Amino acid sequence: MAWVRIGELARATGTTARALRHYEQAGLICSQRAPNGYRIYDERAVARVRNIRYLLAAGLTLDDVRVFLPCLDGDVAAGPPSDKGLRVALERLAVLNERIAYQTEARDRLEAALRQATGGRIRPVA
Amino acid sequence: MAWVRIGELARATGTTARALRHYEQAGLICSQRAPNGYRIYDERAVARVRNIRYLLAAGLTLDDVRVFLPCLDGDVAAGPPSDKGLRVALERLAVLNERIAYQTEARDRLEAALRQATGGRIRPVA
DNA sequence: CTTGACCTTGCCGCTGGCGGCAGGGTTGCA
DNA sequence: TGCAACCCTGCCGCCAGCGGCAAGGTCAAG
Repeated sequence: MAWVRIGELARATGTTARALRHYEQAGLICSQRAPNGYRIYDERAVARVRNIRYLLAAGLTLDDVRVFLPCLDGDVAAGPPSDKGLRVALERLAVLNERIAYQTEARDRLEAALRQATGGRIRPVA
Repeated sequence: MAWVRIGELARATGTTARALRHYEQAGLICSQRAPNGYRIYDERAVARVRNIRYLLAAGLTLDDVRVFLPCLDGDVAAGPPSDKGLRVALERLAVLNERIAYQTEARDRLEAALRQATGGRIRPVA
């Protein structure tokens, strides 16, 4: 079993030691400790952290990701996506859609205001 | 000239006294003071605050809005949308578009992951 | 022995737009 | 007279995901 320390894990996953400690504090990853107190990780941690980052990049929050913990190691038992995970993902998908819709609306308003502005002065409201 | 106090202005614009003080501190609105120290506003403030809220709702920041100050009262001199205002608005529009694109991408990823998940276990990264 | 790279915990800062509270003063009205 | 509604300033909190720093411990190379 090859163990890596936090810096190496950070480099391997394209993140920072600070972020990894943050994930640990959030309960997303766990670490063994070397006799000197250093955090050490086995190589499955790499995939795990990549999965976490993937989910974060997909718009989930750390809180959301927590629900996916059982599947985060991806290849072992894990079982099907855990139902609860699916539900959370769907909810989050809805939130994302809502947020996108809202911002798109806002963008359209700004665009409209700009269009008006090119033919007079800005009249957002009146 | 009818003067209103902050509470009334808040009600008239659908916001809060706290927010109005915040706008003032950000340099977006200004107020006269009554002899007792209370803020008082003339009725143009209503349109001004509505304009501010409109721009905020359109995705601008308080900082952005500051550039539009000369046009915020909308009917007097003001002149054309001030070039600088246009540029800022365009930049902000770009930022909004970028943000929307990013989130849409994220949403699509999440959707894709979910689709995969329904036919196996979640394999975000591998 | 010393340097320097790495690690530890812990805490504050940041962005944005306020909310909320403390601890006061000022009105209007019964 | 007293209350309730309004106003003031000033400061901390919040959300999220860390960044950055302080103040220290550890270890290998030179």
